[in-house]
Amino acid sequence: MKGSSRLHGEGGEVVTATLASRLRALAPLTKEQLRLLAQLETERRELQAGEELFAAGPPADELFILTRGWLILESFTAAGTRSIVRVHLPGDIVDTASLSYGSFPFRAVARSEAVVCPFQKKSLVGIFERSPRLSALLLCLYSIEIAEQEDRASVFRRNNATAKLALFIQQTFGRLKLMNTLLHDRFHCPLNQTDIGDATGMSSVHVSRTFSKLEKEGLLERHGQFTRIVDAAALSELSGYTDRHAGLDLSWLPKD
Amino acid sequence: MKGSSRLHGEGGEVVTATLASRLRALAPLTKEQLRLLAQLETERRELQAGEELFAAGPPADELFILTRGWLILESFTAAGTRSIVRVHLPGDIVDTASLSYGSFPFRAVARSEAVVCPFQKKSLVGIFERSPRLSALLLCLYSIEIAEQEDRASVFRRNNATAKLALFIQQTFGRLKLMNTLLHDRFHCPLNQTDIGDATGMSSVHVSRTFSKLEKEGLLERHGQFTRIVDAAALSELSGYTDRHAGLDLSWLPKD
DNA sequence: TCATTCCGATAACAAGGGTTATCGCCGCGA
DNA sequence: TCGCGGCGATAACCCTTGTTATCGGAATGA
Repeated sequence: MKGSSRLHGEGGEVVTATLASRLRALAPLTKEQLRLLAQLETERRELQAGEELFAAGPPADELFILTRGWLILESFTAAGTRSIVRVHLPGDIVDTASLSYGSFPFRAVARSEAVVCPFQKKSLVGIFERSPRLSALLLCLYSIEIAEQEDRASVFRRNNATAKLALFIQQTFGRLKLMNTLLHDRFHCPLNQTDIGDATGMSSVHVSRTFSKLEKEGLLERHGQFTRIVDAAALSELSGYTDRHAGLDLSWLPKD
Repeated sequence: MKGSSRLHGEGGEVVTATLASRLRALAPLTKEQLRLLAQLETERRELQAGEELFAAGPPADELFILTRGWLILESFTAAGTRSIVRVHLPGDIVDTASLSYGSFPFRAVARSEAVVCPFQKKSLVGIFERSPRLSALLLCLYSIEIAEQEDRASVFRRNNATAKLALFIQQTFGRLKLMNTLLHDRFHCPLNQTDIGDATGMSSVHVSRTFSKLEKEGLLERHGQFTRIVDAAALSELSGYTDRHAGLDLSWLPKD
């Protein structure tokens, strides 16, 4: 079996998450609230590695929660160059921004075997009507996403290839770890160097150069599609990475 | 009076907006809903050009709605280089992401005379409890912000100075226009070229070069702090800009 | 009126990273 | 078993952009 189609983390455990588990990681939820969220995840669709979830353009009245696997959001310029707008991991709402739009601006493609739960945007209305706490928590989820994007944009602006790659690794690992307590310092990434380049804004050649450099300097190790973070502190120093889940304060949330 | 401290658009009109007017531009609101929003904007604080609204670090239980003027969010690396994370215009919630965090990650500074309305995060609870429609609309506001950031990140990744500057101009003008119907093809920008460079990820020298190039090619004209967009289509071609307020579909929103 | 400061324009130089091409490895299918 | 395709490593070349420095204009203040 090709490594790129595998779902397994270090010990072989399957990396799985739901929207409910994602929100529960932010703040405690009652059974009733979990039940409301579970209603969004009743449908289920499986994808092969490389399979398209949706193309750019078609009307969008659905959203998707990614519960297993990796999925990318890509856009193409008129000239044909590709940009990976977002790398989605389990627990994410796919193409978060499409909530407000009538059609998908980007194409979504599975990068490993994956499972999504489709639901109608209208279904969110039930949550807004019944739970102020979940309403607020969804807004927090979106605001955390904005924070992570701001961090990425900051690094992209400063425009140093080493910092970009270091941040990509740290952010991705940080997000995986949030949903998978079994992860230690090693993770599986089904993206190839071209993907990583399109996601970080560098050529695949330079991704290769930079990976080799980081490895030679002893900041990380690679074995096939697995990456081990050896010196997290040094990586953070390069990228300016801070864990955006550390400083959370959701004490103002309503109870119900 | 220095131009950088002026608030006026082309015809001298003052550019003003509230959170209520911003949301009302997305979807119709009832008087009761407008009243709920107005409760967030009872306090008021004026800032001079250059004055700091908040520093990075201090605890954050407040949010701010910018109702007049320009305000930037900046961060500094260990090495001392500055990055402008966000340029805020009237109608924005300042440092949108700080909703979920216990302290401000960035520093906020007025770049013109400005007015903000501070409110407690807790005040949002009243909205979540009383209006599902406003709850959903806030989430949409955040998702639109994510979309704009994705656009910016896409262009920054592709890493072409001309495209970056073109996108900055188009996005900024588009956002100003949304809140100011009097604007035609010309707008006032109190940011200097160093600011624009720190916001777009290029050196001030190269901002100057690129501005001159765009002007020489007849895509825009500059007069002091005023910029006139001469060939919007050509600019869009360069930057891949699409108006993120054009494709909105909020028909799924709850009524109350 | 003069000194100072801020800002934009411009030139010369250096370098980080893109582009293109080649090679080797590995897995897969005929 | 061979050939093919995807992928990563590496090298050579060159272009875009950052860096540093200088200059001039405009606004400000003593």
